[in-house]
Amino acid sequence: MQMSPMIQSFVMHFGEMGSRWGVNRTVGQLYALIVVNKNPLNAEALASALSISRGNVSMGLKELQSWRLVKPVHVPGDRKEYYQAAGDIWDMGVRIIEERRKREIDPTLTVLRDLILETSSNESDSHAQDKMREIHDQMEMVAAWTEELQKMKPDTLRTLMKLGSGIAKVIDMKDKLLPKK
Amino acid sequence: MQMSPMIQSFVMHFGEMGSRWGVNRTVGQLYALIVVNKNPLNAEALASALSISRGNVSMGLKELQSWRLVKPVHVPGDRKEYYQAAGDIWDMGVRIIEERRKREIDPTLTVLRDLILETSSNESDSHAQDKMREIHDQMEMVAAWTEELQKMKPDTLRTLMKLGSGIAKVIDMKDKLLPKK
DNA sequence: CTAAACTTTCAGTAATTTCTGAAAGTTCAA
DNA sequence: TTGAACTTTCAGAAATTACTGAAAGTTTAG
Repeated sequence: MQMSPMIQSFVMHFGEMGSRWGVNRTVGQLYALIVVNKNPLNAEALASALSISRGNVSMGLKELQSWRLVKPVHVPGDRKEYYQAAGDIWDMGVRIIEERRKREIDPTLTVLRDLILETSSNESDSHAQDKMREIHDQMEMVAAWTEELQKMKPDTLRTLMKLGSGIAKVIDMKDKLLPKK
Repeated sequence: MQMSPMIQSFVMHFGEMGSRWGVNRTVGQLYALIVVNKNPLNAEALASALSISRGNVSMGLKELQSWRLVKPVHVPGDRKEYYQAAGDIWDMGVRIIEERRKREIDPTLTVLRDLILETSSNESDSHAQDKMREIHDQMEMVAAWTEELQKMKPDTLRTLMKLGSGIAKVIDMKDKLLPKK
């Protein structure tokens, strides 16, 4: 399969950014191509469009599925698996945030919790524990918050985002109207 | 310099997580050690605590400074540079989000803007452009939102986070009280 | 059941990233 | 100025990560 110059630019850029986003180049390219393509694509077509090996495509698709960004679909009368984006662009954002939280924050929260529970035997360890607690609390607050945001209806969340820092006024207003705690 | 077992666990974990957070192991370890240590540390002490070369410390500190997470301080009567965390834990979070936006989102927004402006000559490119526009708009909304959040006072932001999805009710309330669009 | 059509796995290789340490650069006390 | 005390740079080596392609595994039509 042959990509148009426009699609190629897009795909190559996602490849370059991949490593910053926590996936390798191939995974970035695969996802870009799948998202932008009107029809689902099979592994064969992906390999030829990106000039990479069939095995590499298989590993990349596996990772994209672990991120829940891509899903296989069957085309009647064809034994090949075809792949398409799982959900719309909004879902893509939600899933990336969710998966990154799982990979980048949750393991650290576990470690910090354990270290904070240890009994420190000297001044320097107990100062370290104070910092760890601060980091833990902040990370946990952010983690909890992103979970909460994901529970909200997309419309509400969009309204909230569009409000931007204007939300400060709304919060103040609420405090004035419902001042009891 | 010798790290206590507790500090060592913390530092090693940050090293392992480093690559998921977009920095290398050394940078993660350096930052962990600096944050958790009561007093500023010099390059020599960092190298010996982490058993890494002096040159590697220099490069790591340079990167931490580019993230604005660490700053040099002078100790009177000593020619060495000492390093400490720039700001408190809250600032740390704010800066990481800000720098990651610059590195992970901004370059893509630029590319997408350009591709969307091109005139598409066929069905498939124009479908691709539709998707790119969706991605662009969503990324831009998130980017703008995080900028807005950073403008808010820490207290307001903390209140907002603690509210969690309860904010939905506050937004509804506002719509009822001020229904004129 | 069989075998063709497909997918996955994984050992070895290639590419990329990180690290070391020596040399070059900088700063400042005398 | 000078040179001792420090920092930075960077070429090459080491470590890590990604990729290929052949072999093994799986699925399904006949």
